[in-house]
Amino acid sequence: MGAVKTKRMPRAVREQQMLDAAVRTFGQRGYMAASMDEIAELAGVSKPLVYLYLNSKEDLFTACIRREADALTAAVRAGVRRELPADRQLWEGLGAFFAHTSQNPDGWSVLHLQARTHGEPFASEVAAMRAEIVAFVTQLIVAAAREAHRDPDLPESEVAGLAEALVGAAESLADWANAASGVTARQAAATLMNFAWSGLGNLMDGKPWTAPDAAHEASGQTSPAR
Amino acid sequence: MGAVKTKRMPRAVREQQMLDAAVRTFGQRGYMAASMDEIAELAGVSKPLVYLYLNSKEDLFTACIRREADALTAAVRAGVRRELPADRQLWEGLGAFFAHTSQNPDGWSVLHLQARTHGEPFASEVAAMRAEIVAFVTQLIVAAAREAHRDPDLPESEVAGLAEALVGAAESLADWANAASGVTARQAAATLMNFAWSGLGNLMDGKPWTAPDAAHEASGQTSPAR
Amino acid sequence: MGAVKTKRMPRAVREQQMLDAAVRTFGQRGYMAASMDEIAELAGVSKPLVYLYLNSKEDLFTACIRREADALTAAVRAGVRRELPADRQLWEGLGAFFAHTSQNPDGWSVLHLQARTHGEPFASEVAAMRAEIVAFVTQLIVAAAREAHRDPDLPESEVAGLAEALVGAAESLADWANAASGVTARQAAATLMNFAWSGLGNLMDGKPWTAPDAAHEASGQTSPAR
Amino acid sequence: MGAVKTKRMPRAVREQQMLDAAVRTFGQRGYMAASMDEIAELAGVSKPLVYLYLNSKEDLFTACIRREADALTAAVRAGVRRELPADRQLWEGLGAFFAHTSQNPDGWSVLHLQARTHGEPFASEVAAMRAEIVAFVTQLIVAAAREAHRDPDLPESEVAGLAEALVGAAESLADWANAASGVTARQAAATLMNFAWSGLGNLMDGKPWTAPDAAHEASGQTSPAR
DNA sequence: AATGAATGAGCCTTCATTCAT
DNA sequence: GATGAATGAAGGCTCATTCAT
Repeated sequence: MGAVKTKRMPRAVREQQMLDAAVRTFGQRGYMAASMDEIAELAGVSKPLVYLYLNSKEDLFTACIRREADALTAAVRAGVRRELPADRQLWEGLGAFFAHTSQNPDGWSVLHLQARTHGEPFASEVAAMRAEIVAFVTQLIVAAAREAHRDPDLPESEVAGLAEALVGAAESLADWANAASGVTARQAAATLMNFAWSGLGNLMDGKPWTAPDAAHEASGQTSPAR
Repeated sequence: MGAVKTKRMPRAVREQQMLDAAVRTFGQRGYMAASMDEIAELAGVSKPLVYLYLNSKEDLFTACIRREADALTAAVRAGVRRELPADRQLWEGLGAFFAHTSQNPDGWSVLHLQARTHGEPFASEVAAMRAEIVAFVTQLIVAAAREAHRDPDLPESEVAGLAEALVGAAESLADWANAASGVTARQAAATLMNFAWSGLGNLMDGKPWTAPDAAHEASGQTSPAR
Repeated sequence: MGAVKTKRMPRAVREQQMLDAAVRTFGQRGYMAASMDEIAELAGVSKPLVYLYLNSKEDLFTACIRREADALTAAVRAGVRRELPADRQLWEGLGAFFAHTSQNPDGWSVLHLQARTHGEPFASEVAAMRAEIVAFVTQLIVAAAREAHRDPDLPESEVAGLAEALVGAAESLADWANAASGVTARQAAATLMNFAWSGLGNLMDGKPWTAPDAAHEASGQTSPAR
Repeated sequence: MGAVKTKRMPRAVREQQMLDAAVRTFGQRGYMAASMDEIAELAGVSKPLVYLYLNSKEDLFTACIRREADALTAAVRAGVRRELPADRQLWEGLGAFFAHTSQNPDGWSVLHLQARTHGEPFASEVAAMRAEIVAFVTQLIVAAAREAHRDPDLPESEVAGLAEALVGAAESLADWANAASGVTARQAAATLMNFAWSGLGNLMDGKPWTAPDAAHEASGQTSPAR
């Protein structure tokens, strides 16, 4: 069970085997429930060797996060052709994202669930990657607006929220696609593009939504608080 | 620190104190890292009493999830006036949602992070609540389309994806608002309504997005896979 | 479940209910595995009342031992007609013994297993009862020998061992009869009487056993040691 | 106190040390009262090592039972010369039995008291060993009858009861000899052989016991019941 | 390069027992 | 006469981590 027990491998190879085992174990059992024993066995090595190479459980988990974060951003980057217009870039990026998360569910679980759930120093590790992605999306949104000949001076704060919402929706759809088998990466990407590009407005053309004037709705005691 | 150590309370009261302490501890430390010792101390009681009333760590956590899930759905329900049009209902619901999550960050952490991360039986507990919310949103979307005199026969599957994306965006914005202090519940709700209602299209009117024809884009090896 | 919860009983009655519950619980779960909680519930009272009346788990168990020991010796005594010859008295005593143990398996378990297994002060409590029974049997053996016109000056030590063996056999057969349903008290008594009265010798008339002369068997390295 | 704390022993050795400590502790404190802490300390190791090698308290106890049961049956087997007549074999077997139990009182306590008192899966473990011994005794009885030229077709059920009684008497005498110091294994064996071979009848030759006819003794209400 | 042997520390859980009413 | 509320103490078990080879 686990990797075949071949002896005397060069360090780099062994380390990857360990990280493979660790990502799989962390992804499936969770960070705390995963035991170093299980990881070592799955990697086909003894526990002291894991410590020799990766130092501690915390360091091992951090290494997993970094490797998976790099793999994910690399996959997205590789999936995007920069010479295309912004909307096409977004489409391709989402496709690459969903493809990667669905092919690598343990890694996705490590990044999206485990790392965020178990506090520092893991949370900020993955937050860095997420910030990178949000920045990329933000830039695409700005570029798209410019390409549409709109005023490029969109309020930063506004765009930040939109990018955040878009990325959050993508994360959620990744889980959804992974859980509900039958939804492909392509479908998930299309769903999100439709949502992102025209919103629900495409369901009711010409009826844009406008925030109610706070002054006029004071009658209801249940209007959005704070 | 912790609740004032008042002795001899009726059971119902003590139980709530324990749940308060548990939600706080689970929310901050995480399910596994939280120790029953810490929870008991924070509740101002001895550990055996926690076990006498709540049975086990698992049962205690489940009780937390149920209480917080009920509180969240109740808050949203109470924030929505059913007699209003669908878009207004959504606006109010989002406002109530963001208000509740920002006022109750530990409960939100329990529901959104901890319960989902630590497998059964917790995951399905919170999945039930989420399904309820997704259903509510789905129904609002359908109602909105009908109110806009559009064909109400929207493909189920399409709407399901949209609702999923919308809820995912909301969850993500809740975290964002909680983290980046300075964003109010109202602002978060407005950002999401804008995004949901008109998408990014409002940034570039008249240029709706359309999925590229797969046959024509075969040149790039990195187009959305699968 | 357990005794019907009738309130305000006189103390003596309540105590017996508690002892009933305790004997049953101790007999079935064992002394250590039995919890005061379970006993109190089975007795239909609250735990503090058990402590009020019986003081501690140790005292409660001791009370059980005493009650069951008295019941057992009383049953044997009541079963024996002193005016009969010794062999008939033994026969009746064994019958009464097996009848009692089979009708009262929890009590028998308390006496024969639990009390002996859990050290002082319980072991000596039940040892006292056992000594009484051994003494009774010893006296019967001596009487039987006298009635048979044999020299009544049997060596004490010899008779003591025989009585011990007889009582041990009886205890063992009581367990055997309780376990292997199908063996009645009467059958068990008959089996033991046969064994005790004529030994296995009745299977091979006229071939009494005689201890080998130690001097002559020195050749074997495995003769009874010490 | 306890084994000298020698470090870095091969597993097999350490395991035996642990079993030694466990038998001693279980035998003296009882299964439930014995703590893994105490056993580990007596064995001169840390608790986790006990768990690493023996898995759980239950497994540890089972291992003790098996080891002691094997040791006891091996001792008896080794003490018996099969080429001798049945009565001599019984004599030697009893001698070996009493010798072993007196030299190994903790093991005997584990087998005779602790294992039987604490339910499954322990009870059946020791029941298997006891059944083996009973079978051996049964076969000796049958052989003895055959050697005495008696009809070898003794009723099975009759012999079963006799063997049970004999083994029970032996068990009881083992306790007796262990408690009343001054009785040697040899003396205990002789006492039991006398009892078993000629019964009490040797005290009163020519007066065999016969079961009273049930029909004729109806006068007493206390005759052997059931 | 690699591992068998070993442990300090901590966690979940339970129990006998008592206080205040 | 009777009980709901509460706890100190301990026990089984597991884990991340290290030493000596």
